[in-house]
Amino acid sequence: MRGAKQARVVIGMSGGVDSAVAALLLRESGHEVHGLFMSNWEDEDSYCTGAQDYQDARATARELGIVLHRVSFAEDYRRQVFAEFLSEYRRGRTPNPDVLCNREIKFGLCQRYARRLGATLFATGHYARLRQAQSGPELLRALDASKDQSYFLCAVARPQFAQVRFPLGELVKSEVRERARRAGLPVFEKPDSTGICFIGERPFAEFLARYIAPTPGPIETGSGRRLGTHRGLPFYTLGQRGGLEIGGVSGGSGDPWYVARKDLARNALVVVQAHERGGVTATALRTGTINWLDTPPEQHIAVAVKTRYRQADQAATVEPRPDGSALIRFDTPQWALTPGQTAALYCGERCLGGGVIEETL
RNA sequence: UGGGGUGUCGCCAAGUGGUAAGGCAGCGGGUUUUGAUCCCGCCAUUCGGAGGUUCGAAUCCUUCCACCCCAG
Repeated sequence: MRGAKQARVVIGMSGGVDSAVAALLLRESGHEVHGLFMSNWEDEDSYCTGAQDYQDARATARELGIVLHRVSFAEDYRRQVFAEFLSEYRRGRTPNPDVLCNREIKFGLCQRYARRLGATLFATGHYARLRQAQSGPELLRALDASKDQSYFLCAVARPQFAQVRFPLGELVKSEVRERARRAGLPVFEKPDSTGICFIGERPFAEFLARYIAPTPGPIETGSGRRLGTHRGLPFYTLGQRGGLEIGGVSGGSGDPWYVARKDLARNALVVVQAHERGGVTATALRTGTINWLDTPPEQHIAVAVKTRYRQADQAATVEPRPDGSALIRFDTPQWALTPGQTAALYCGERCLGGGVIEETL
């Protein structure tokens, strides 16, 4: 961060420990730090922690002696993220709204807003690293592999990373909390947040049901034996076990049942039992347009792929196609590759980009 | 209302005289900035009902009830 002494940096502050410590680190390194709190979801129910989070962000900013700005992109979030989220669900797919949110909101609108606040740098509390190379910014995994969030960032357009800082990229979570404690930050013990960012952790099916009408249909085995009734295909995801309410089946193996696929035409949910997991695996997939964080390769290259957040790397080959999409062939069969989820591509520590899974092959 | 069979937790299912396995589902918790997966914990004082035999029964006897099958 040479020569950044006087640079004004705006950091997105959520009211949690991570962004608080990120702000602290930026201040310590001599930047003029401004915090920016975003409230992109406005619900009045008890699951919405926005009000408390804002108070926490304010208390943190006060402790750090930095200015805290506040902005709402609720309208934009609804239009650019949530609408897509619902549309995907209605198609029976399983979207990842946070990947989209990072591209559209945090590293889109919010970053632009930061510039209007006079920032030359934009920062967040993500666990990831950036390296400025000749060809442009490179996104790297966080040093703390267990917290690495590069997966959620793989859809952000490469140029957006040019003036970005991730102060937590080199730290492990325990160090972050320790620094928060030592600095007397009020949120040092605040639990990690989970759930869709901005919308929060809440009973998911109930939440979805507010927007998607139930369309019950049969739950059946691959051979057509009916085992139960589902509440609507959108309410399930591939590989899912819980919530199927399928108990013991006469003649069955006694193993749990998993969602293998969705038969949209017949509105049937097809399930398999553990011993026949082959029914939920595939060895290749086709993506939508790949967001490259590297010079797009001319031909197929060997990569490691994550098809869900926190999933272990899977060896594969990526074959770019003329239309910008890609074909990914895995070295070994993959469990529950799910359309709508994002496939993030890696080469060692480096995230090469990613794309939405369109279909499995 | 003839013959045969079966009735054990929501479901599947062990247990044939010694004081109710296990699995699935469900619930609770852990992990987790996506619904998941995964991990941990909880989950039948009671064996269709009522009597009886026995030191002791889900297991033996009697009887009633329910369901299934075959005959009709």
